[in-house]
Amino acid sequence: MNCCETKTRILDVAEELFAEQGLERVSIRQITEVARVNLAAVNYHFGSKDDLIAAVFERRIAPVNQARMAALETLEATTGKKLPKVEQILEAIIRPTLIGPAADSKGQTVFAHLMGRCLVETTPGLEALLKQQFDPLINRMDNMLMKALPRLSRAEIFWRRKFTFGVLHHWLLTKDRFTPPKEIDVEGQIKLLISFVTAGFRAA
Amino acid sequence: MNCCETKTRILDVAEELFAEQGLERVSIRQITEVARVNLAAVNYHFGSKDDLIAAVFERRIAPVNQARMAALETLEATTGKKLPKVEQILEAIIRPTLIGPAADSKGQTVFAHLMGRCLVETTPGLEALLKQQFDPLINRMDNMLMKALPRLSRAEIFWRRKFTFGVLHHWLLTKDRFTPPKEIDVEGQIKLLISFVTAGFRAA
DNA sequence: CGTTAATTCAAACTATTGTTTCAAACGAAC
DNA sequence: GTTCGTTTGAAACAATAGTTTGAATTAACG
Repeated sequence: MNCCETKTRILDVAEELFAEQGLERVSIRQITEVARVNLAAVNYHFGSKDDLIAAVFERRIAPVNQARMAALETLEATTGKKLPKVEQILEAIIRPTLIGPAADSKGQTVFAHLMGRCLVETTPGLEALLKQQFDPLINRMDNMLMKALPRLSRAEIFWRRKFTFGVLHHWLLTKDRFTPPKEIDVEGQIKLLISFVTAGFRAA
Repeated sequence: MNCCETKTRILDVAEELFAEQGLERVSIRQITEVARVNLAAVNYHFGSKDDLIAAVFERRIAPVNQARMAALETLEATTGKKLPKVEQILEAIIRPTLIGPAADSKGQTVFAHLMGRCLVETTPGLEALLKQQFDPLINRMDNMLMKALPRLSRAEIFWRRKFTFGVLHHWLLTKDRFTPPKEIDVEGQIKLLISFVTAGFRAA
């Protein structure tokens, strides 16, 4: 079956175009032209444009969230009976954003822009995918954070975790625009980010 | 001139539709139908759809940023020679988001969604407008923050300020989705938000 | 009232959208 | 080599997009 090559080439081109131009601005014709496949290939292999969008997002988000979940598990395993620290939990969530499948800087940028877009340019199929991909993760994350910060109520944990994803996603989305006065490498930015949100969680 | 009524009705309808459906999904036909004006009215009064988009954003963003700038000025005036505190600076930026022209809850939601969208669904005219509207504000903000936190470098201020807008915009964009376990009113959410980012700025 | 400019209107224009169709080409199994 | 299911191909479909046009209407002013 030669289909796989066509499928992956469509996915590759689509995710790049979606990331840099937006979900709606990119037409199926544009995708198939760049990918050098036939116009009908998208509808043949994926069903519809909306299904293609969901497929593009799933291929990127699933491995990152799996890595996040794995990091939370190893954290729980290594700390044993002791409670994990807040910054360890947050690092387990934040760091997989830029390692693993998004190792190269291009993959980072692509994932970053896609994450940003899916919060705004939502489609029905995409909304369902996001819920399925994020619900188990944030449940586990909230439970661990409640143990680490027992004085905070569930609602307070909820909002601070939401703030945290806000920082992370906005950073992903705009780290290439609005250039900083002095260059700080990505690792330095991550350290700043983790210390920022950790302090936020520990705030009175 | 009866034109003003047509213009404002187009702006009102457009901003509502843009906020809830996205900039590209909303067609001129849809706007003019809901506004009960002629199809050609948009191109006649605004020039193009892109110009209409910029006009919609300017009408909302300009007063909020003016209120933010005014709040920073009164803060500098009242503190006199003493340095303003971090939380005061951040409150001056955050609180105008939901008072003033966006007093009613509907206006809040509209502004929130628009701010979120303009970070992702950018158009040429919109990008220029944002730069013009935000550059003076964040310059002044950064200068005040550097005085309040002299041990932080300019680059560190830059990133933490970026994190702060990330929290704010993500909160605006998703505060209605992903409902919390327990209801906290908007004022409480703002207090949480300010304490979160203040702690982030004070982090080691 | 009459004139002039501004605004509204219905209609058409050009371009592009996602999708479908059906024949042609391909690849593996027998 | 023939057959069968899969994949590709060129073309057309129906719908909608933003924009333009020119006549009709309205408002303002002398």
